[in-house]
Amino acid sequence: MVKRIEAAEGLELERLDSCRWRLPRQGRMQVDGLIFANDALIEDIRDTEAVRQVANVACLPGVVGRSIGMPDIHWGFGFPIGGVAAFDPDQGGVISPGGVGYDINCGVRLLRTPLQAEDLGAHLPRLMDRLFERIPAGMGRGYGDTLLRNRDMRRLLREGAAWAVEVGLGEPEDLARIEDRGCLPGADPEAVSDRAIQRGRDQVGTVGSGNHFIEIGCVDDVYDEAAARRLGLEAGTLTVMIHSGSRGLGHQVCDDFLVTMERITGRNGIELPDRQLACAPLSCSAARDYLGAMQAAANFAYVNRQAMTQQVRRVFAEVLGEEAHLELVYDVSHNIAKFERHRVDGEEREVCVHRKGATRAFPPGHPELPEDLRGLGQPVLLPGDMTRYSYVLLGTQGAYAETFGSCAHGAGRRLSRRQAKRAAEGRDLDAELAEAGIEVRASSRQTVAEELAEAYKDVSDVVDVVAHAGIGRRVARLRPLGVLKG
DNA sequence: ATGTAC
Repeated sequence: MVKRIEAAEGLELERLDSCRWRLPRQGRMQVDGLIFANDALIEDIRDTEAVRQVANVACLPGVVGRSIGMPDIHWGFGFPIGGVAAFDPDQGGVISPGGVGYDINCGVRLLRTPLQAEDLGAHLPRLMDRLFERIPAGMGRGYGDTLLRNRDMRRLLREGAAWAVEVGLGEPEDLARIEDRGCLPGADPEAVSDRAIQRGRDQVGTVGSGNHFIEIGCVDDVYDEAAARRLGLEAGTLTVMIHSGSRGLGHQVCDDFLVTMERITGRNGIELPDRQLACAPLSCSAARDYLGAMQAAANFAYVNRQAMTQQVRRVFAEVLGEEAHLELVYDVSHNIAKFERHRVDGEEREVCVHRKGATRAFPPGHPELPEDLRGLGQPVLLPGDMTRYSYVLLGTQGAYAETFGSCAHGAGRRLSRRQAKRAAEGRDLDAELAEAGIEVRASSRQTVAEELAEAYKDVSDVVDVVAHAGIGRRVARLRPLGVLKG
């Protein structure tokens, strides 16, 4: 007997197995929805706008396969955060800025040190102080008067991380460990507005606010010894995770193109269940312009994470000595649209995959992977909340077959920011975090309140689901020691 | 996520 449960108004979810729920095609939906969740997580998801958004995305022109929700899915602008959807250019498929998100190429990178966590000893507070001094964090924060020249901005937008390495903001070996080698080649700086460029000029190498962070941690548990060794992540290894995106520049690109796309949507007579799904057929010039600008903003985000990496390296060298050298394990994008080849309805096709709050998770052997990791599969990084865990996984054949080569991207919000702030009222958050053994540096109490552990689902539950569903393979768990927030 | 509305 098929188990059905009530979802958001007018929608029902049908249980497929212990970690999959089908949202059957109805109304203007052109394909089914598919949500990955276990019995506990689906209770947090089922009656939310996120389910409605999975259905809405399934209504867009040229959508193929299924509209997918990861176990960390929650409400977002137009498309859900934790959503994946692919569009076929030959079937009127579209690109939608809301399917990428305001923070274009928000993503995470993981660095490893040759040190063990115990080597850090009493240095952690000083390390955190230096990082906090050196790296601007918080809403609107940048390097102030230190502005890149417009000419450098245009090169950076076109060339991505390779530019960063050329100007001393990285090491040549870093490039192979960044998704796309840190550069989306179609980037078109001319499609990025002057205003967006101005907003980014002093923000290269900055954390931002919200869920962005720099975290010192260590490998707390290993599930696959061989894979962990290949990634340099043996138990006790001291690590650094950097989570940030394209800051004001990407935000402005999204704003600019939402205006354009709303006009295009009207002109093409595309009927949308939600205005926030504004989009344009992939064949039209506005879509090409958005893709060029989005790719440029993505390159900005890769450079941003790369520049912070170099700052972290300087601080580690100053505090712990030159031997504390940081190597890049991998850098993944969480918010991006890309053309990729996938098997759809029994046929290989080039489709535009939108991942919004989802990680690419290519399987072993995929030609896009760096040679030395190709046999392993793509590293997938899942940061959790500030006080619990983060995970390192690997992409799988299952993900390639079922989710356009995608996996979850984190814990996923459980409380809205407003609810989280309310929950934090009257509490001594610094004392609580100190009690939890986390050395926190933050520019705003409000950010810390919004980011409390209880505002998030338990990332371990998310990882259980993706591992059980076969769309990710567990390698290691990390534990936070120190966190720098906006 | 975001100079949370030029």
